[in-house]
Amino acid sequence: MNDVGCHSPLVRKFQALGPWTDSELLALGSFGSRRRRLGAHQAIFHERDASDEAYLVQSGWTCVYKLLPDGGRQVISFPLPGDIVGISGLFLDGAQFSFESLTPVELSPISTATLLNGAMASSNVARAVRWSVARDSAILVEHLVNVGRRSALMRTAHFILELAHRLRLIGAERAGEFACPVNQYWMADALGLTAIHLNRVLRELREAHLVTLRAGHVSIHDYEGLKDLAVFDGDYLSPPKRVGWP
Amino acid sequence: MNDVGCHSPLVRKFQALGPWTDSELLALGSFGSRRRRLGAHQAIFHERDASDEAYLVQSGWTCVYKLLPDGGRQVISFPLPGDIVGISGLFLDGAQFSFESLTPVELSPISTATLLNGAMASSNVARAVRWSVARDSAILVEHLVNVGRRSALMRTAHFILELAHRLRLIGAERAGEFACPVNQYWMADALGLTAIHLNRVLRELREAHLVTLRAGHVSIHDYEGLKDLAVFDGDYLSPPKRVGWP
DNA sequence: CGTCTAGTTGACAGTCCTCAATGCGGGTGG
DNA sequence: CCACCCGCATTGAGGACTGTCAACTAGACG
Repeated sequence: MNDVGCHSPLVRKFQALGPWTDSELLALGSFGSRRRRLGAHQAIFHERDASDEAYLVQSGWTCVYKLLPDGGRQVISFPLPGDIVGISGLFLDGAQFSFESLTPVELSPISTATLLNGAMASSNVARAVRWSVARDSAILVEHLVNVGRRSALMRTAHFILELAHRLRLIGAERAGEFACPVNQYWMADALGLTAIHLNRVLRELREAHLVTLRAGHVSIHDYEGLKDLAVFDGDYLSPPKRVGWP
Repeated sequence: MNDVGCHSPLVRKFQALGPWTDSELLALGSFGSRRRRLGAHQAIFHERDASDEAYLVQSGWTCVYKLLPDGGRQVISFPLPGDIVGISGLFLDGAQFSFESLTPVELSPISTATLLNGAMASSNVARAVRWSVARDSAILVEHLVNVGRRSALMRTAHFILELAHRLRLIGAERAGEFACPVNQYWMADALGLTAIHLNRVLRELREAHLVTLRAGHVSIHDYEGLKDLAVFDGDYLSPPKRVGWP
């Protein structure tokens, strides 16, 4: 009857947190009731914009970043389908970062009221939202460790593995292969490198038969080797296994 | 009558979010009902520890960090009195980082139940907690930008200014002077630098008559100059000014 | 066919790291 | 009281990693 979630990346992401009742699926569905389509490289909001809405990514790749006065850019994250962007901005004076599409995307604006009502209506929904926020924070922490304390090579390997894991959870990765429309400029700005140096690092990874990134497509040739290089552990990305979690 | 908050850094931090009713102050006070004293450099929890409790710092300086297998260390944050550590760990499988005291500290463990009950009992408390979490996220984002895209000099300047602002909000900074018991090893690990290089950077800042850090005490000599150097804007640290915020 | 974006490569410079040594102050024990 | 130790700060010399500048290729597109 209720197939609200069949095509919803949010429901897919929260699947393991279930079981979900029909009414809860409906509540989750309400997060995606409104839709907006945008082309590639369109601004969604800018740093300092007062924001009354967060955005659920329904399809496509997006990018969260901050610009510096000297022209520098730091990419904070690449939100994927099922990810919600800008929740923290709801509770501050404005967004702390800019948000834009990298590919054509489909977005669902979520008002503060919708978010809070959904969480109040169902404790399962509230849990899922709390987990999502906590996971985003864990990703951010790992990103900081990556940029602060890993070499360019390890950093890049770690980044690719994190992408692979996140994409696997939404069914967009298979056997170490996935589409990745992020160009080397954006990727370099995520990793705190220059595009030129990233290019050399990617060559090194390719020549070591670990991973190839070409024409918007990533092929991981040696998952274990890459994992060893990056000292990657993807536990922080998966839904919690604990029973009776809050 | 009700002086629950008079000596509570949490209430002080949340002051501007008021007005607070007595019963709400009581609810906030419940976050600090239990107390634990610890000496300097004591572990509070470790990465991967299953955690049922977050910690409110009541007094003293603390440190959140991650260790890498090669011996490296990335400091994520220096939680100060009024800050709550480990909320995200409650909603994941375990803590993503280690937490320890830098000085003798006083901590209040907050159970998941206490936190959620407090938030359910009062929408003002819920707001305050949401703001606190959102602010921590904003600080983390700024930290990532700092490490990823700013030179060692700007990075250090920015870090010192952020500390100054945070300390000012809890009344621990006056006229550009504050105590800072963080040694150069810890600070370097926060900034993604080596202690040796940080030392040279600090000398440079001192010789430029911008700021001096000596014997656990920071003196900002030229606030504007430092701010210009770091391109610092501390808005993300202050309570939101919006009316009717959620 | 020209233009544009993205990717690639080379040469060189510079920031930051590594290794090594020294100074300095505060404890602790003889 | 003094010697010793230890954590922390400081400095020097050299090297490695990463950035800068510049040029060139390849493919997409009109």
